[in-house]
Amino acid sequence: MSRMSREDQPVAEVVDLGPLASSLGFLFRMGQIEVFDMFYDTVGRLGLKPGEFSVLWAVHLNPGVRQGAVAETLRIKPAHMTKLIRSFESQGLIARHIPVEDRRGIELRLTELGEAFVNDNAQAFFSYARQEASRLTPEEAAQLIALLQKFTRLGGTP
Amino acid sequence: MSRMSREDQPVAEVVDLGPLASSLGFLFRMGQIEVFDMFYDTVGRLGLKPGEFSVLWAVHLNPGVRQGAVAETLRIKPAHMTKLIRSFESQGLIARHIPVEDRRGIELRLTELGEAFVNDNAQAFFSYARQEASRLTPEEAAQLIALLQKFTRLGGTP
DNA sequence: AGAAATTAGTTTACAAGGAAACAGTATTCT
DNA sequence: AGAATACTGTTTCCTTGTAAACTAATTTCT
Repeated sequence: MSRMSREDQPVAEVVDLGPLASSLGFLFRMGQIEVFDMFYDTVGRLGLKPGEFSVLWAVHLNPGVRQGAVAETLRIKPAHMTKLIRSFESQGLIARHIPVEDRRGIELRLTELGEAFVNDNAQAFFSYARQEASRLTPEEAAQLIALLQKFTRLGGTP
Repeated sequence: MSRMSREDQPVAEVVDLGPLASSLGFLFRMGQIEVFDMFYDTVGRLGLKPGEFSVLWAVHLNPGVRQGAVAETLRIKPAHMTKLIRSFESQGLIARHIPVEDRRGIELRLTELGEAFVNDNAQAFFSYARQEASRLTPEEAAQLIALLQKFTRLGGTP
């Protein structure tokens, strides 16, 4: 006797989670994993990683932005940001420029190659983003996004 | 001239994110970071980590559950689960038992110490979970949780 | 019964991300 | 001007989590 039939999904032994299944932190984690999986099933094949693309995208929209500002907005830790930017620089996607007025900061902009990369991939990246919500009705998806924006203080209520 | 006044928050250079700020994946990430920060500001001081506590909690609610089932439910990868369980075992919180009927699986249950730990900390863990949503009205929080449950296929629509 | 396939967990080897201490630059305050 | 303070990014070390190959136990198929 087996717990699954041949062509069904494994009838995973149900694990009761109690109130954990209503905890925001837990649900965020689950949601993120879910979206991540969907991302890799569709777009992620060719070296397009969500976090990395976000950085390129932010620099694309805000040429000359300082790297700390991007880090703060995307909530990437400075130590990690350094690695990301250095990597983009060595791939020729981002150019760093130290302004003379204040040589502490570093201004970022995309190289031509970087712009080309973003232009080539933005469509795919954001179309995946639109399909993310396919399990919800469009109204529900819009509502979810609005609530998340309010919770994270992004976009909705500036 | 400076971008901030002495006692204000840094008036962070605004970074435009365009449609990224409406992307579910991005918002999940932001939400999770946000909740994480709140967690550490309140509960997390004394060795209580969300992921680890979730595992103990799941075993608490489902004594004798197999470790793979917990991993699947909490979406923890098997390799990582092994480390977590071994660590709990060496801390005396979890006991592993190999049943004679099928010696591949491993049944988990909390030790007395483990039960005590969960009982001592569940209150704090879940009270933080309730406060997580303080930026939203109670109705909004309930709605957000319901939408997340639907999206992640947890709890709401079995 | 015995070979082939499946399931469960483990090991190893590595990538992603973070905390803390550090170095260089700029500002403030005598 | 010179000392103290603050800002920006970097380096080093560590934790968390993953992928892929592996071992052991069980089931299936002939």
